[in-house]
Amino acid sequence: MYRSHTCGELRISDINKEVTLSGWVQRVKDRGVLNWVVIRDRYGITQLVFDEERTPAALLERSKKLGREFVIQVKGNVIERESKNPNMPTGDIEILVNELIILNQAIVPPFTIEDETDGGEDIRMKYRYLDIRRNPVKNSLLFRHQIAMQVRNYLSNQGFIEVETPYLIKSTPEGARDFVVPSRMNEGQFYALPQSPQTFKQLLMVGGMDKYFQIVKCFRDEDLRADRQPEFTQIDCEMAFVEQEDILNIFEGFTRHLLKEIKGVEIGDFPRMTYKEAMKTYGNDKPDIRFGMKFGELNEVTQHKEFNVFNDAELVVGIAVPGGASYTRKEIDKLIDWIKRPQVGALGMVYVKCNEDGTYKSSVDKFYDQDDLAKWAKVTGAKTGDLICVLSGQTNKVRGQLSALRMELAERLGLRNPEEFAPLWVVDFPLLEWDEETERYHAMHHPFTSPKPEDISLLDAKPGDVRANAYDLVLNGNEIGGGSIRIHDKETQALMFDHLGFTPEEAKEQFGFLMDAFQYGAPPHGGIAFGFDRLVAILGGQETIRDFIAFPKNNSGRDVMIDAPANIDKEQLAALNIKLDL
RNA sequence: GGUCUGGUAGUUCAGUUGGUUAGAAUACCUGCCUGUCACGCAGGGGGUCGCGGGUUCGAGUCCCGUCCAGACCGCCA
Repeated sequence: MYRSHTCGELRISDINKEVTLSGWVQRVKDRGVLNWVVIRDRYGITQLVFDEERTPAALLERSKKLGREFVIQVKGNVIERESKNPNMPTGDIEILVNELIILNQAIVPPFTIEDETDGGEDIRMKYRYLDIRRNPVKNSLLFRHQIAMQVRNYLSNQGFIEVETPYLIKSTPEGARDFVVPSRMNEGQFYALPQSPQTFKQLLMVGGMDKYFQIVKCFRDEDLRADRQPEFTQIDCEMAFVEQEDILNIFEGFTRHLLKEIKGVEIGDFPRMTYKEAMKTYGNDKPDIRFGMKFGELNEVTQHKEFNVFNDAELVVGIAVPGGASYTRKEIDKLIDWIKRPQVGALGMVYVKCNEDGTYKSSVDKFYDQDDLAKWAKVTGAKTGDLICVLSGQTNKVRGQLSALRMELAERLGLRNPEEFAPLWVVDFPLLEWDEETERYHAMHHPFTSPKPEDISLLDAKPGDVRANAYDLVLNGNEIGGGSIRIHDKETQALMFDHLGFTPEEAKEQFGFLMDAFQYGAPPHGGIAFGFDRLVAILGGQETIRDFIAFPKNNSGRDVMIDAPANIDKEQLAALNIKLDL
């Protein structure tokens, strides 16, 4: 028997018990005539004691030779400490050891296995198995597990069943780039890893599995971010015989349940906002509504003066920064530099200080008088002491730039409280989106999303104005879920493919299986998918998802621990009949 | 594909205008210490300054290239 107890459970009430513990050496505190060794496992730490009076000399000497991260097993008696440590759960007791077995030695780890480690991101990823021994990472994985259990329990209780769908599927040109897998048995042909189980869950609906979910890996071969991995996990859900309203209600309940069970916060009805409104008010389709700084469009109140920058602009829009009037000229200049960086790309910024004495001081006083600036303040909701920041230019660009500024300022002002949760449904997304590069329309969500019936007539004349039965769930400025009511008849699906530039032959070749299925009695259906990693990170109050993933990839999509991806040998390539052209 | 930041001891970092033998903390090793728990004290070892080239009497420091890491833009239906 390796252990009778864990390293986290012994208390004062266990005194005099003979116990066996196994774990890793956290620390050796050699004091000469006595030696303390702290032993750690997943459940906590316990102090072992060896001393000259009570421990055989040979055992004491052996205990001093232990090194960090040795795996040991000890047998001994639980005794009350002479000096207790109130900061640790097992701090009242220690183990007077009478038997010590070294199960495995360890070389000195490259960083300290402590909550506040001395190791940087790079080295921790290379030795992730050591990193996982640290409380912050370990606790993040436990947290993820708890949420996964809540998800499964809740959905199962609601009548959903988890069905696995294949990972080796077919590549399609729509959407993200696919990871592809060569098939040895089918020479020259490739599988693709799924970007999502989308078509399979729709086929499950045709199969009558009217409430499906799956916690499932998805794969996208695109560049990464702090909150984006090439393989990531979705909570994928689909239901038959539902309308958009049903989905929103059910998954609002689901999200509310998670917030209550995991974070202990109770949230009422989630607000809803149309895509159009979100873009107009926040410049963004995933607005963080924990704070204000709403956009005020200033075209009307800035026209007909001599300031041509504004006169010629498609959009003039501003936000009121709380307390910003106290910014110095230097601070404002730095802010202007910030928005002029290529990542944001604004050409400049006009600002108005709303002074405490009720006057306004702006960077365009030459063109606008106090009455004009008072109107700006009214439109942007600026109060005395605020700073109005105004950008102008082409509508889509300016909205993006001001949105970036809004988020940056909120971050600096500490308005993005990770313990506050503000969910929001964004609805009525456009069905199609113009792509400059390929000069055609793309499905904004995916090609199986149904258009709003009342907008179908616009498909030919104004395709960009057609709204979809599509919705996103936004939490604190992050898209945590998105879905739609799907197309469930062959004709509409064919119409959609046609507008996406597919010939009937291409549509048949790539998605014929789905259109065939629709002919055999497909029920109306729809669903939603949540980004599980991101959801866990946000509930955990973190920006980066990596610490909630046991073995994440780095910025370049590499696993630095196993050093993947890697070359494969000639024999493997030959078996696949693949020649590299490098 | 692009922008920015970084790469110096096992690790995290400092290193001034280009100038003597490249430092600190921590980790590691040795010794001392009877109540430590971030123990303490004394001592010790440890460096291809990412790599390649250039400028210079002289480069960790300046220039060019390159590799690696991170954040962001494009991209991510």
